[in-house]
Amino acid sequence: MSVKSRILDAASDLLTRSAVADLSTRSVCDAAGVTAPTLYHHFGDKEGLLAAVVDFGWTQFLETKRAAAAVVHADVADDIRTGWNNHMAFARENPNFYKLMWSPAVAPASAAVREAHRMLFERLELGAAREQLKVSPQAATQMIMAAATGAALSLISEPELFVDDSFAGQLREAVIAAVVSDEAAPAPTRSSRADSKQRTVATAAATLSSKLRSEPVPLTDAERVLMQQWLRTLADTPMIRRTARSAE
Amino acid sequence: MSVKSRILDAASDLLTRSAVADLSTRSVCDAAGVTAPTLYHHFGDKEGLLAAVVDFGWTQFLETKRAAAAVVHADVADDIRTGWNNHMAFARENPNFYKLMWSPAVAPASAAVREAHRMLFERLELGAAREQLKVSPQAATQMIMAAATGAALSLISEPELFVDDSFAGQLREAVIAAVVSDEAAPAPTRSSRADSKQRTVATAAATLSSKLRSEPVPLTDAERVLMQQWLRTLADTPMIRRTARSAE
DNA sequence: AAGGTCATATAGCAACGCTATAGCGAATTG
DNA sequence: CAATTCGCTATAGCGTTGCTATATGACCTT
Repeated sequence: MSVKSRILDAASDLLTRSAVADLSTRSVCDAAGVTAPTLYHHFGDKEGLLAAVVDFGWTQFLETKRAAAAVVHADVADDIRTGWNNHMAFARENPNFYKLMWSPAVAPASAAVREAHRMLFERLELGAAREQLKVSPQAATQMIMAAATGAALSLISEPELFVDDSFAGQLREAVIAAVVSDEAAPAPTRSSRADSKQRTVATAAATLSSKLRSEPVPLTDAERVLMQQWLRTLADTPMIRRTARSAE
Repeated sequence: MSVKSRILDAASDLLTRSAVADLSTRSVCDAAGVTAPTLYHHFGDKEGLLAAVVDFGWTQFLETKRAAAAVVHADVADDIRTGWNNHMAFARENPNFYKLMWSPAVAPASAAVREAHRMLFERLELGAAREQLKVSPQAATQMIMAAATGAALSLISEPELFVDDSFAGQLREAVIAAVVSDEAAPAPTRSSRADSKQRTVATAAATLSSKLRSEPVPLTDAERVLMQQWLRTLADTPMIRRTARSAE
Protein backbone atom coordinates (compact mmCIF):
# COMPACT_ATOMS: atom_id res chain seq x y z
CA MET A 1 0.00 0.00 0.00
CA SER A 2 1.47 3.30 -1.05
CA VAL A 3 2.38 5.89 1.51
CA LYS A 4 -0.11 8.33 0.07
CA SER A 5 -3.08 6.02 0.45
CA ARG A 6 -1.86 5.01 3.89
CA ILE A 7 -2.06 8.65 4.92
CA LEU A 8 -5.49 8.95 3.36
CA ASP A 9 -6.66 5.87 5.19
CA ALA A 10 -5.34 7.07 8.52
CA ALA A 11 -6.91 10.49 8.10
CA SER A 12 -10.19 8.95 7.05
CA ASP A 13 -10.10 6.71 10.08
CA LEU A 14 -9.37 9.53 12.48
CA LEU A 15 -12.15 11.60 10.98
CA THR A 16 -14.67 8.82 11.35
CA ARG A 17 -13.72 8.17 14.96
CA SER A 18 -13.40 11.80 15.95
CA ALA A 19 -16.30 13.57 17.56
CA VAL A 20 -15.54 16.83 15.78
CA ALA A 21 -15.05 17.43 12.10
CA ASP A 22 -11.46 18.51 12.54
CA LEU A 23 -8.05 16.97 12.13
CA SER A 24 -4.50 17.92 13.04
CA THR A 25 -1.81 17.15 10.53
CA ARG A 26 0.29 15.85 13.39
CA SER A 27 -2.25 13.29 14.47
CA VAL A 28 -2.60 12.12 10.90
CA CYS A 29 1.17 11.80 10.56
CA ASP A 30 1.39 9.82 13.78
CA ALA A 31 -1.44 7.53 12.80
CA ALA A 32 0.04 6.93 9.37
CA GLY A 33 3.57 6.47 10.69
CA VAL A 34 5.10 9.23 8.60
CA THR A 35 6.51 12.64 9.35
CA ALA A 36 5.21 16.03 8.41
CA PRO A 37 7.23 16.72 5.25
CA THR A 38 5.94 13.48 3.73
CA LEU A 39 2.35 14.54 4.21
CA TYR A 40 3.02 17.97 2.77
CA HIS A 41 4.91 16.48 -0.11
CA HIS A 42 1.87 14.49 -1.16
CA PHE A 43 -0.96 16.87 -0.36
CA GLY A 44 0.72 20.24 -0.35
CA ASP A 45 -1.55 21.63 2.26
CA LYS A 46 -3.86 20.76 5.08
CA GLU A 47 -6.71 21.89 2.86
CA GLY A 48 -5.42 19.63 0.13
CA LEU A 49 -5.40 16.71 2.53
CA LEU A 50 -8.92 17.40 3.71
CA ALA A 51 -10.22 17.75 0.19
CA ALA A 52 -8.59 14.45 -0.74
CA VAL A 53 -10.06 12.79 2.33
CA VAL A 54 -13.55 14.04 1.52
CA ASP A 55 -13.26 12.88 -2.07
CA PHE A 56 -12.01 9.55 -0.80
CA GLY A 57 -15.00 9.13 1.48
CA TRP A 58 -17.44 10.29 -1.17
CA THR A 59 -16.22 7.93 -3.88
CA GLN A 60 -16.05 5.07 -1.41
CA PHE A 61 -19.66 5.72 -0.46
CA LEU A 62 -20.77 6.00 -4.06
CA GLU A 63 -19.20 2.67 -4.84
CA THR A 64 -21.39 0.97 -2.27
CA LYS A 65 -24.37 2.57 -3.99
CA ARG A 66 -23.12 2.04 -7.49
CA ALA A 67 -25.89 -0.34 -8.45
CA ALA A 68 -28.53 2.12 -7.31
CA ALA A 69 -26.71 5.05 -8.85
CA ALA A 70 -26.37 3.39 -12.22
CA VAL A 71 -30.07 2.82 -12.74
CA VAL A 72 -31.83 5.45 -14.79
CA HIS A 73 -35.49 5.51 -13.90
CA ALA A 74 -38.23 6.07 -16.42
CA ASP A 75 -39.47 8.83 -14.18
CA VAL A 76 -37.10 11.66 -13.25
CA ALA A 77 -38.85 11.98 -9.94
CA ASP A 78 -37.51 8.58 -8.97
CA ASP A 79 -34.04 9.57 -10.09
CA ILE A 80 -34.26 12.57 -7.83
CA ARG A 81 -35.52 10.46 -4.96
CA THR A 82 -32.67 8.01 -5.31
CA GLY A 83 -30.08 10.74 -5.46
CA TRP A 84 -31.60 12.62 -2.56
CA ASN A 85 -31.76 9.52 -0.41
CA ASN A 86 -28.15 8.65 -1.20
CA HIS A 87 -27.17 12.17 -0.33
CA MET A 88 -28.93 11.97 3.02
CA ALA A 89 -27.60 8.52 3.74
CA PHE A 90 -24.05 9.70 3.16
CA ALA A 91 -24.53 12.68 5.43
CA ARG A 92 -25.99 10.51 8.15
CA GLU A 93 -23.40 7.78 7.94
CA ASN A 94 -20.43 10.10 7.58
CA PRO A 95 -21.38 13.28 9.37
CA ASN A 96 -17.81 14.47 9.76
CA PHE A 97 -17.04 13.97 6.10
CA TYR A 98 -20.19 15.78 5.18
CA LYS A 99 -19.59 18.73 7.45
CA LEU A 100 -16.06 18.98 6.14
CA MET A 101 -17.35 18.92 2.59
CA TRP A 102 -19.29 22.11 3.25
CA SER A 103 -16.95 23.71 5.68
CA PRO A 104 -15.55 27.00 4.45
CA ALA A 105 -12.06 25.52 4.74
CA VAL A 106 -12.65 23.08 1.89
CA ALA A 107 -15.80 24.15 0.13
CA PRO A 108 -14.55 26.01 -2.93
CA ALA A 109 -12.12 23.25 -3.79
CA SER A 110 -14.08 20.14 -2.95
CA ALA A 111 -14.37 17.99 -6.02
CA ALA A 112 -16.91 15.81 -4.25
CA VAL A 113 -19.49 18.58 -4.21
CA ARG A 114 -18.95 19.35 -7.86
CA GLU A 115 -19.16 15.68 -8.68
CA ALA A 116 -22.50 15.30 -6.91
CA HIS A 117 -23.72 18.38 -8.70
CA ARG A 118 -22.65 17.02 -12.05
CA MET A 119 -24.24 13.63 -11.53
CA LEU A 120 -27.56 15.19 -10.61
CA PHE A 121 -27.43 17.56 -13.54
CA GLU A 122 -26.90 14.76 -16.01
CA ARG A 123 -29.91 12.88 -14.72
CA LEU A 124 -32.04 15.97 -14.94
CA GLU A 125 -30.88 16.64 -18.46
CA LEU A 126 -32.16 13.23 -19.45
CA GLY A 127 -35.46 14.05 -17.78
CA ALA A 128 -35.61 17.37 -19.58
CA ALA A 129 -35.06 15.59 -22.88
CA ARG A 130 -38.13 13.52 -22.08
CA GLU A 131 -40.05 16.69 -21.22
CA GLN A 132 -40.55 15.69 -17.64
CA LEU A 133 -39.28 18.92 -16.14
CA LYS A 134 -41.13 22.14 -15.42
CA VAL A 135 -37.92 24.15 -15.13
CA SER A 136 -34.51 24.12 -16.72
CA PRO A 137 -32.20 21.33 -15.60
CA GLN A 138 -29.84 24.01 -14.31
CA ALA A 139 -32.44 25.55 -12.06
CA ALA A 140 -33.66 22.14 -10.97
CA THR A 141 -30.14 21.05 -10.07
CA GLN A 142 -29.57 24.12 -7.97
CA MET A 143 -32.91 23.86 -6.20
CA ILE A 144 -32.49 20.19 -5.39
CA MET A 145 -28.89 20.49 -4.30
CA ALA A 146 -29.52 23.51 -2.12
CA ALA A 147 -32.51 21.87 -0.46
CA ALA A 148 -30.71 18.56 0.06
CA THR A 149 -27.66 20.29 1.45
CA GLY A 150 -29.74 22.33 3.84
CA ALA A 151 -31.69 19.31 4.99
CA ALA A 152 -28.59 17.20 5.51
CA LEU A 153 -26.65 19.91 7.31
CA SER A 154 -29.60 20.72 9.51
CA LEU A 155 -30.07 17.10 10.44
CA ILE A 156 -26.51 16.38 11.37
CA SER A 157 -25.36 19.65 12.84
CA GLU A 158 -28.48 21.02 14.53
CA PRO A 159 -30.09 17.84 15.81
CA GLU A 160 -31.79 19.66 18.66
CA LEU A 161 -33.76 21.89 16.35
CA PHE A 162 -34.42 19.16 13.83
CA VAL A 163 -35.46 16.34 16.09
CA ASP A 164 -38.00 14.82 13.78
CA ASP A 165 -36.36 13.85 10.51
CA SER A 166 -39.55 13.30 8.54
CA PHE A 167 -39.29 16.89 7.33
CA ALA A 168 -36.49 15.84 5.00
CA GLY A 169 -38.82 13.58 3.03
CA GLN A 170 -41.47 16.26 2.92
CA LEU A 171 -38.98 18.78 1.66
CA ARG A 172 -37.82 16.36 -0.99
CA GLU A 173 -41.33 15.87 -2.26
CA ALA A 174 -41.96 19.60 -2.18
CA VAL A 175 -39.00 20.21 -4.45
CA ILE A 176 -39.91 17.35 -6.73
CA ALA A 177 -43.42 18.71 -7.07
CA ALA A 178 -42.02 22.08 -8.06
CA VAL A 179 -39.57 20.69 -10.55
CA VAL A 180 -41.17 17.69 -12.20
CA SER A 181 -44.06 18.31 -14.54
CA ASP A 182 -47.37 16.99 -13.29
CA GLU A 183 -48.09 14.57 -16.11
CA ALA A 184 -44.75 12.96 -15.70
CA ALA A 185 -45.29 12.04 -12.08
CA PRO A 186 -48.92 12.12 -11.10
CA ALA A 187 -47.98 10.68 -7.75
CA PRO A 188 -45.43 8.23 -6.49
CA THR A 189 -48.08 5.54 -7.00
CA ARG A 190 -51.75 4.79 -7.12
CA SER A 191 -54.54 7.27 -7.35
CA SER A 192 -54.09 10.95 -6.74
CA ARG A 193 -57.48 10.92 -5.16
CA ALA A 194 -56.14 9.08 -2.17
CA ASP A 195 -53.61 11.82 -1.96
CA SER A 196 -56.18 14.54 -1.56
CA LYS A 197 -58.04 12.50 1.00
CA GLN A 198 -54.87 12.03 2.92
CA ARG A 199 -54.31 15.71 2.85
CA THR A 200 -57.72 16.20 4.42
CA VAL A 201 -56.69 14.04 7.31
CA ALA A 202 -53.52 16.04 7.58
CA THR A 203 -55.30 19.38 7.52
CA ALA A 204 -57.90 18.26 10.03
CA ALA A 205 -55.14 17.02 12.31
CA ALA A 206 -53.16 20.24 11.96
CA THR A 207 -56.25 22.30 12.66
CA LEU A 208 -57.27 20.36 15.70
CA SER A 209 -53.69 20.44 16.96
CA SER A 210 -53.55 24.20 16.87
CA LYS A 211 -56.96 24.51 18.53
CA LEU A 212 -55.84 22.20 21.31
CA ARG A 213 -52.99 24.52 22.06
CA SER A 214 -55.17 27.53 22.63
CA GLU A 215 -58.49 26.23 23.85
CA PRO A 216 -59.43 24.51 27.08
CA VAL A 217 -60.51 20.91 26.56
CA PRO A 218 -61.78 18.17 28.78
CA LEU A 219 -58.57 16.15 28.71
CA THR A 220 -55.86 15.66 31.28
CA ASP A 221 -52.46 17.17 30.58
CA ALA A 222 -50.97 13.76 29.92
CA GLU A 223 -53.74 12.93 27.48
CA ARG A 224 -53.31 16.20 25.67
CA VAL A 225 -49.57 15.70 25.30
CA LEU A 226 -50.04 12.25 23.82
CA MET A 227 -52.82 13.48 21.58
CA GLN A 228 -50.65 16.31 20.26
CA GLN A 229 -47.96 13.81 19.46
CA TRP A 230 -50.32 11.67 17.42
CA LEU A 231 -51.85 14.67 15.71
CA ARG A 232 -48.42 15.75 14.57
CA THR A 233 -47.82 12.30 13.17
CA LEU A 234 -51.10 12.46 11.28
CA ALA A 235 -50.40 15.95 9.99
CA ASP A 236 -46.92 15.16 8.77
CA THR A 237 -47.21 11.79 7.07
CA PRO A 238 -49.26 12.51 3.98
CA MET A 239 -47.93 9.53 2.04
CA ILE A 240 -47.94 6.70 4.40
CA ARG A 241 -47.93 3.12 3.22
CA ARG A 242 -48.12 3.98 -0.43
CA THR A 243 -44.46 4.49 -1.20
CA ALA A 244 -43.18 2.02 1.27
CA ARG A 245 -39.73 3.28 2.16
CA SER A 246 -39.60 6.52 0.26
CA ALA A 247 -40.12 8.73 3.29
CA GLU A 248 -36.91 7.53 4.79
CA MET B 1 -18.21 52.24 25.54
CA SER B 2 -17.59 49.20 27.60
CA VAL B 3 -14.59 47.02 26.97
CA LYS B 4 -16.78 44.08 26.10
CA SER B 5 -18.66 45.88 23.36
CA ARG B 6 -15.40 47.35 22.10
CA ILE B 7 -14.09 43.83 21.63
CA LEU B 8 -17.32 42.80 19.95
CA ASP B 9 -17.12 45.76 17.64
CA ALA B 10 -13.52 45.10 16.72
CA ALA B 11 -14.20 41.44 16.05
CA SER B 12 -17.25 42.29 14.00
CA ASP B 13 -15.21 44.74 12.00
CA LEU B 14 -12.42 42.31 11.33
CA LEU B 15 -14.89 39.66 10.29
CA THR B 16 -16.60 41.98 7.84
CA ARG B 17 -13.34 43.07 6.28
CA SER B 18 -11.73 39.65 6.26
CA ALA B 19 -11.88 37.50 3.19
CA VAL B 20 -12.27 34.30 5.20
CA ALA B 21 -14.77 33.50 7.89
CA ASP B 22 -12.09 33.10 10.52
CA LEU B 23 -10.58 35.18 13.25
CA SER B 24 -7.60 34.93 15.55
CA THR B 25 -8.11 35.96 19.12
CA ARG B 26 -4.83 37.81 18.89
CA SER B 27 -5.92 39.99 16.01
CA VAL B 28 -9.14 40.81 17.84
CA CYS B 29 -7.20 41.76 20.95
CA ASP B 30 -4.88 44.00 18.97
CA ALA B 31 -7.73 45.69 17.17
CA ALA B 32 -9.65 46.23 20.39
CA GLY B 33 -6.59 47.41 22.28
CA VAL B 34 -6.82 44.80 24.99
CA THR B 35 -4.83 41.74 25.95
CA ALA B 36 -5.77 38.12 25.83
CA PRO B 37 -6.95 37.55 29.40
CA THR B 38 -9.44 40.39 29.03
CA LEU B 39 -11.01 38.76 26.04
CA TYR B 40 -11.15 35.39 27.73
CA HIS B 41 -12.56 36.94 30.85
CA HIS B 42 -15.51 38.30 28.93
CA PHE B 43 -16.17 35.52 26.45
CA GLY B 44 -14.58 32.50 28.09
CA ASP B 45 -13.65 30.95 24.84
CA LYS B 46 -12.96 31.62 21.21
CA GLU B 47 -16.20 29.84 20.49
CA GLY B 48 -17.95 32.09 22.97
CA LEU B 49 -16.56 35.13 21.22
CA LEU B 50 -17.63 33.91 17.80
CA ALA B 51 -21.10 33.07 19.03
CA ALA B 52 -21.42 36.52 20.57
CA VAL B 53 -20.21 38.14 17.36
CA VAL B 54 -22.72 36.23 15.26
CA ASP B 55 -25.53 37.14 17.63
CA PHE B 56 -24.37 40.73 17.50
CA GLY B 57 -24.46 40.81 13.72
CA TRP B 58 -27.80 39.02 13.60
CA THR B 59 -29.58 41.33 16.02
CA GLN B 60 -28.05 44.35 14.35
CA PHE B 61 -29.39 43.15 11.04
CA LEU B 62 -32.81 42.39 12.44
CA GLU B 63 -33.05 45.89 13.85
CA THR B 64 -32.69 47.36 10.40
CA LYS B 65 -35.54 45.11 9.32
CA ARG B 66 -37.59 45.54 12.44
CA ALA B 67 -40.45 47.30 10.72
CA ALA B 68 -40.77 44.52 8.19
CA ALA B 69 -40.33 41.84 10.80
CA ALA B 70 -43.03 43.22 13.06
CA VAL B 71 -45.79 43.07 10.49
CA VAL B 72 -47.96 39.98 10.66
CA HIS B 73 -49.48 39.34 7.27
CA ALA B 74 -52.98 38.07 6.83
CA ASP B 75 -51.53 35.35 4.69
CA VAL B 76 -48.85 33.08 6.15
CA ALA B 77 -47.31 32.75 2.74
CA ASP B 78 -46.36 36.41 2.88
CA ASP B 79 -44.91 35.97 6.34
CA ILE B 80 -42.77 33.17 5.01
CA ARG B 81 -41.70 35.25 2.03
CA THR B 82 -40.66 38.14 4.22
CA GLY B 83 -38.71 35.93 6.57
CA TRP B 84 -37.04 34.07 3.74
CA ASN B 85 -36.03 37.26 1.98
CA ASN B 86 -34.59 38.70 5.18
CA HIS B 87 -32.68 35.50 5.71
CA MET B 88 -31.20 35.65 2.24
CA ALA B 89 -30.42 39.35 2.51
CA PHE B 90 -28.52 38.77 5.73
CA ALA B 91 -26.53 35.94 4.22
CA ARG B 92 -25.66 38.02 1.17
CA GLU B 93 -24.73 41.16 3.06
CA ASN B 94 -22.81 39.39 5.80
CA PRO B 95 -21.43 36.25 4.23
CA ASN B 96 -18.77 35.76 6.87
CA PHE B 97 -21.23 36.09 9.70
CA TYR B 98 -23.53 33.67 8.00
CA LYS B 99 -20.87 31.06 7.31
CA LEU B 100 -19.73 31.34 10.89
CA MET B 101 -23.28 30.86 12.09
CA TRP B 102 -23.36 27.46 10.46
CA SER B 103 -19.76 26.51 10.89
CA PRO B 104 -19.26 23.43 13.04
CA ALA B 105 -17.24 25.55 15.47
CA VAL B 106 -20.25 27.58 16.54
CA ALA B 107 -23.32 25.77 15.31
CA PRO B 108 -24.59 23.91 18.33
CA ALA B 109 -24.33 26.97 20.54
CA SER B 110 -25.43 29.72 18.21
CA ALA B 111 -28.36 31.54 19.74
CA ALA B 112 -28.90 33.38 16.47
CA VAL B 113 -29.94 30.22 14.68
CA ARG B 114 -32.29 29.23 17.45
CA GLU B 115 -33.73 32.73 17.50
CA ALA B 116 -34.44 32.67 13.78
CA HIS B 117 -36.01 29.27 14.20
CA ARG B 118 -38.23 30.49 17.03
CA MET B 119 -39.40 33.59 15.18
CA LEU B 120 -40.40 31.54 12.17
CA PHE B 121 -42.17 28.98 14.30
CA GLU B 122 -44.27 31.62 16.02
CA ARG B 123 -45.42 33.01 12.72
CA LEU B 124 -46.33 29.60 11.46
CA GLU B 125 -48.25 28.83 14.62
CA LEU B 126 -50.39 31.88 13.93
CA GLY B 127 -50.93 30.60 10.42
CA ALA B 128 -51.87 27.17 11.72
CA ALA B 129 -54.43 28.71 14.02
CA ARG B 130 -55.96 30.33 10.96
CA GLU B 131 -55.95 26.97 9.19
CA GLN B 132 -53.58 28.12 6.52
CA LEU B 133 -51.11 25.28 6.93
CA LYS B 134 -51.12 21.85 5.39
CA VAL B 135 -48.58 20.48 7.83
CA SER B 136 -47.75 21.01 11.46
CA PRO B 137 -45.95 24.26 12.27
CA GLN B 138 -43.04 22.18 13.52
CA ALA B 139 -42.59 20.41 10.22
CA ALA B 140 -43.12 23.63 8.29
CA THR B 141 -40.46 25.41 10.35
CA GLN B 142 -37.96 22.68 9.71
CA MET B 143 -38.67 22.50 6.01
CA ILE B 144 -38.43 26.23 5.50
CA MET B 145 -35.34 26.70 7.63
CA ALA B 146 -33.49 23.81 6.03
CA ALA B 147 -34.30 25.02 2.53
CA ALA B 148 -33.40 28.62 3.31
CA THR B 149 -30.15 27.59 4.94
CA GLY B 150 -29.22 25.43 2.01
CA ALA B 151 -30.03 28.13 -0.48
CA ALA B 152 -28.11 30.81 1.41
CA LEU B 153 -25.06 28.65 2.01
CA SER B 154 -25.01 27.52 -1.59
CA LEU B 155 -25.23 31.08 -2.83
CA ILE B 156 -22.45 32.47 -0.72
CA SER B 157 -20.03 29.60 -0.48
CA GLU B 158 -20.37 27.87 -3.83
CA PRO B 159 -20.92 30.81 -6.16
CA GLU B 160 -19.42 28.97 -9.11
CA LEU B 161 -22.02 26.23 -8.98
CA PHE B 162 -24.87 28.56 -8.14
CA VAL B 163 -24.30 31.35 -10.59
CA ASP B 164 -27.91 32.12 -11.24
CA ASP B 165 -29.60 33.11 -8.01
CA SER B 166 -33.15 32.91 -9.29
CA PHE B 167 -33.29 29.34 -8.04
CA ALA B 168 -33.59 30.65 -4.49
CA GLY B 169 -36.91 32.28 -5.25
CA GLN B 170 -38.14 29.16 -7.00
CA LEU B 171 -37.14 27.04 -4.06
CA ARG B 172 -38.92 29.41 -1.72
CA GLU B 173 -42.16 29.14 -3.66
CA ALA B 174 -41.81 25.38 -3.87
CA VAL B 175 -41.65 25.12 -0.12
CA ILE B 176 -44.50 27.56 0.36
CA ALA B 177 -46.66 25.56 -1.99
CA ALA B 178 -45.95 22.43 0.01
CA VAL B 179 -46.66 24.01 3.33
CA VAL B 180 -49.45 26.51 2.88
CA SER B 181 -52.90 25.16 2.18
CA ASP B 182 -54.21 26.00 -1.26
CA GLU B 183 -57.30 27.92 -0.21
CA ALA B 184 -55.32 30.15 2.12
CA ALA B 185 -53.14 31.74 -0.49
CA PRO B 186 -55.58 33.34 -2.95
CA ALA B 187 -58.16 34.56 -0.41
CA PRO B 188 -56.39 37.07 1.71
CA THR B 189 -58.74 38.45 4.34
CA ARG B 190 -62.15 38.69 5.87
CA SER B 191 -64.44 37.32 3.22
CA SER B 192 -67.64 35.59 4.22
CA ARG B 193 -65.73 32.40 3.77
CA ALA B 194 -64.06 33.13 7.03
CA ASP B 195 -67.33 32.31 8.72
CA SER B 196 -67.62 28.90 7.25
CA LYS B 197 -64.01 28.24 8.07
CA GLN B 198 -64.49 29.11 11.65
CA ARG B 199 -64.48 25.62 13.00
CA THR B 200 -64.68 24.74 16.57
CA VAL B 201 -62.72 22.09 18.36
CA ALA B 202 -65.83 19.95 18.22
CA THR B 203 -66.23 20.05 14.47
CA ALA B 204 -62.52 19.54 13.84
CA ALA B 205 -62.59 16.55 16.13
CA ALA B 206 -65.68 15.17 14.43
CA THR B 207 -64.13 15.58 11.01
CA LEU B 208 -60.91 13.90 11.99
CA SER B 209 -62.78 11.13 13.76
CA SER B 210 -64.77 10.20 10.67
CA LYS B 211 -61.67 10.29 8.50
CA LEU B 212 -59.84 8.05 10.89
CA ARG B 213 -62.51 5.42 10.49
CA SER B 214 -62.13 5.18 6.76
CA GLU B 215 -58.51 5.96 6.02
CA PRO B 216 -55.31 4.13 6.84
CA VAL B 217 -53.15 6.04 9.28
CA PRO B 218 -49.74 5.46 10.81
CA LEU B 219 -51.04 4.55 14.25
CA THR B 220 -51.29 1.24 16.00
CA ASP B 221 -54.75 -0.19 16.60
CA ALA B 222 -54.52 0.55 20.29
CA GLU B 223 -53.56 4.12 19.58
CA ARG B 224 -56.37 4.59 17.16
CA VAL B 225 -58.94 3.26 19.60
CA LEU B 226 -57.78 5.60 22.31
CA MET B 227 -57.63 8.49 19.89
CA GLN B 228 -61.16 7.86 18.72
CA GLN B 229 -62.29 7.84 22.30
CA TRP B 230 -60.75 11.23 22.95
CA LEU B 231 -62.02 12.64 19.71
CA ARG B 232 -65.52 11.62 20.67
CA THR B 233 -65.07 13.36 24.01
CA LEU B 234 -63.93 16.49 22.23
CA ALA B 235 -66.75 16.34 19.69
CA ASP B 236 -69.47 15.73 22.21
CA THR B 237 -68.48 18.13 24.92
CA PRO B 238 -70.83 21.09 25.19
CA MET B 239 -69.18 24.39 24.37
CA ILE B 240 -67.04 25.39 27.28
CA ARG B 241 -65.35 28.13 25.40
CA ARG B 242 -66.69 31.48 24.42
CA THR B 243 -67.10 31.99 20.72
CA ALA B 244 -66.10 35.61 21.21
CA ARG B 245 -62.47 34.89 20.48
CA SER B 246 -63.32 34.50 16.84
CA ALA B 247 -60.62 36.99 15.86
CA GLU B 248 -58.16 34.25 16.60
C1' DA C 1 30.07 4.08 -11.59
C1' DA C 2 28.43 9.11 -11.68
C1' DG C 3 24.76 12.13 -11.63
C1' DG C 4 20.03 13.21 -11.04
C1' DT C 5 15.37 12.73 -9.17
C1' DC C 6 12.03 11.35 -6.05
C1' DA C 7 10.59 10.36 -1.29
C1' DT C 8 11.30 10.62 3.54
C1' DA C 9 13.47 12.38 8.04
C1' DT C 10 15.61 15.94 11.40
C1' DA C 11 14.81 20.00 13.49
C1' DG C 12 12.71 24.12 14.18
C1' DC C 13 9.97 28.61 13.18
C1' DA C 14 6.01 31.60 13.78
C1' DA C 15 1.35 31.81 14.99
C1' DC C 16 -2.27 30.02 17.48
C1' DG C 17 -5.66 29.20 21.72
C1' DC C 18 -5.40 29.60 26.29
C1' DT C 19 -3.97 30.39 31.40
C1' DA C 20 -1.27 30.89 36.06
C1' DT C 21 -0.21 34.67 38.36
C1' DA C 22 -0.15 39.29 39.74
C1' DG C 23 -1.36 44.18 39.84
C1' DC C 24 -4.77 47.73 39.81
C1' DG C 25 -8.83 50.62 41.02
C1' DA C 26 -13.45 50.85 42.84
C1' DA C 27 -16.73 49.33 45.91
C1' DT C 28 -17.82 47.38 50.58
C1' DT C 29 -17.04 47.03 55.18
C1' DG C 30 -15.20 47.80 60.09
C1' DC D 1 -10.94 56.79 57.40
C1' DA D 2 -8.42 52.49 56.78
C1' DA D 3 -8.83 47.73 55.57
C1' DT D 4 -10.55 44.31 52.77
C1' DT D 5 -12.68 42.36 49.13
C1' DC D 6 -13.81 41.91 44.34
C1' DG D 7 -14.02 42.66 39.38
C1' DC D 8 -11.18 43.76 35.59
C1' DT D 9 -6.83 43.97 33.05
C1' DA D 10 -1.75 43.04 32.11
C1' DT D 11 2.76 40.27 32.13
C1' DA D 12 4.58 36.34 30.65
C1' DG D 13 4.60 31.91 29.01
C1' DC D 14 2.85 26.96 28.07
C1' DG D 15 1.59 23.51 24.70
C1' DT D 16 -0.10 22.76 20.10
C1' DT D 17 -0.81 23.91 15.47
C1' DG D 18 0.39 24.39 10.26
C1' DC D 19 4.25 24.50 7.72
C1' DT D 20 9.31 24.44 5.86
C1' DA D 21 14.66 24.86 5.13
C1' DT D 22 17.69 21.51 4.89
C1' DA D 23 19.67 16.97 4.77
C1' DT D 24 19.72 12.02 3.74
C1' DG D 25 18.69 7.97 1.57
C1' DA D 26 16.80 4.91 -2.38
C1' DC D 27 16.30 4.29 -7.01
C1' DC D 28 16.70 5.14 -12.00
C1' DT D 29 19.26 6.80 -16.03
C1' DT D 30 23.35 7.07 -18.79
